[in-house]
Amino acid sequence: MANCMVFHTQIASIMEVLANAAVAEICKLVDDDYAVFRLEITQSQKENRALRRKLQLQELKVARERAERTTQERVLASRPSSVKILDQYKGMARVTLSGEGHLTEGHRTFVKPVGHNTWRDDQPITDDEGSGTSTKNIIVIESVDAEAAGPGVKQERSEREEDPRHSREIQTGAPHVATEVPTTTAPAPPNTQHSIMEVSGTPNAFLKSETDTKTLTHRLLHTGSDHRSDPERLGRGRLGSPPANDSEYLPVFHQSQRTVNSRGDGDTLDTGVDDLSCFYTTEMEPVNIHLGLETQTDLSKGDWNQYSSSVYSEGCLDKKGVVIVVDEVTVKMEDDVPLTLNGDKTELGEGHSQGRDVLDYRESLETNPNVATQSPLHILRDRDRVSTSMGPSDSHGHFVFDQVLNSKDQRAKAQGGGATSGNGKDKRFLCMSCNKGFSCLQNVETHQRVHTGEKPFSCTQCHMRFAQAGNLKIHQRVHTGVKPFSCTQCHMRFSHSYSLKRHQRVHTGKNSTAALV
DNA sequence: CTGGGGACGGGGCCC
DNA sequence: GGGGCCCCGTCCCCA
Repeated sequence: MANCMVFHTQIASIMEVLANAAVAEICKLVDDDYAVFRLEITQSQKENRALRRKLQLQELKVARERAERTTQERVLASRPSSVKILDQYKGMARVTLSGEGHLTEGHRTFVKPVGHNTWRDDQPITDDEGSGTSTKNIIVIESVDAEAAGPGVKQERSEREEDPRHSREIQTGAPHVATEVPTTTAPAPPNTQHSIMEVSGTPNAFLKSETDTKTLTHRLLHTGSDHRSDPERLGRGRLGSPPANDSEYLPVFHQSQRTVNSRGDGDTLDTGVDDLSCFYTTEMEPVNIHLGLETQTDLSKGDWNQYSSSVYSEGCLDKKGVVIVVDEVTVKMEDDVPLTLNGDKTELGEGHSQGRDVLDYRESLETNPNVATQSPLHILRDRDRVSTSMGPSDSHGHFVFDQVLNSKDQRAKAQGGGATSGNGKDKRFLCMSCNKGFSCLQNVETHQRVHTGEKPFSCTQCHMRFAQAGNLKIHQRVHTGVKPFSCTQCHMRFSHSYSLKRHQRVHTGKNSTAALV
């Protein structure tokens, strides 16, 4: 019995010890967890504080931007409406004018309408793009000397004056890029220096005077036609008609085509983006406003990048029929980054990937719901196609042009021989401008760009434009540095195959095999 | 002599 | 098979 009592006592003490140990264990665990929990809470509180601070900073930032924007809008309120329209195209890396004009990168380049001389150059505005705090300059091109426009601005005026193509277009009577502001501004004095805006804001010097809306609309339609269908297609349409009687040649008239001259590029999205090439009217009369804003709406939805990254030539645009209304003053967007048709691709894909950029662009367009392939512009273009399908009498301006190009045409005749110079059986297609015969319709259509001055393929990296896609491709080696042709004897490299061939005469005096790398 | 643009012919692919 | 379209190769010319 006594043993039993002792046993029980021992058991009780053991139980107590165990209980104490368990409690201590539990307490320890709780303390540990509590410490961890406290730590986590502290960290969470720290994070909350950091986030709250961040939020406050963001709010401050937004408030500041809003204030700046308000200030900017106040400034804009004193500007002409066309300038405001331009300001909507924020996000464009570069703004150029129609034609070859490439304005300075790194600037927002806007065009000041005629008659608004109070808006001065380099007026800083806040750019809400990107960080939202950067400030860039507005370069206003005025009808003043080059110095006035600032060092960063390429002088469009002088370029136009010096650009033979431009003068060619003038001679052909083909509008460069039609812009019509038929309104209030009086025609610029013919002997003044023509700035961009003077051209823009006044009846074009090389356009017939157009004052009524009807004529203006026609002009607009004409523009669309040019963009959508290059002369090849137009010529094709005409060629669809039966050939002239008593002739084995198929006469191909070249109409008064103006150069699709707006992008200085591209690509392709091919930008398309090149590029793309999109055009905006800066000063719009009602018709233009409709189309222009429509375009802007599309592109403002974030499709600019798509365009700018895949369009590399307007020829592509033309083929797809995606044309944004062009007036003489156009706004172009380009990506600063190399576009789809870049050097790497050119180099690596030489002979394999060539030409795929156009497809890239097409695909990008096809996937772009905003690109309406059946836009009213197309209808108008079709109508315009009819209206421009005239005989040579419609293109009397080309006679002047042909005379200008006479030497070149003679050379061309010497090279390929005109239809009248033999082998006429194969060269069924006759150019009505120079009587040169071609065996392939495509060739004559391409050839007619010689007369029309159309250069639908524009380089995304520079202002160069080309009548043939292949030449553009070769040209882009200038930017990419790709020289796929190397000499086997001296390891010199060339970007042109013929350059290599010519070079190798130095070694051999005769022909030598070109080594493609 | 080289770099680079203009132009033409022709082959390949697709419809 | 033919036509349209795209692309490439080639040549010429000029700076």
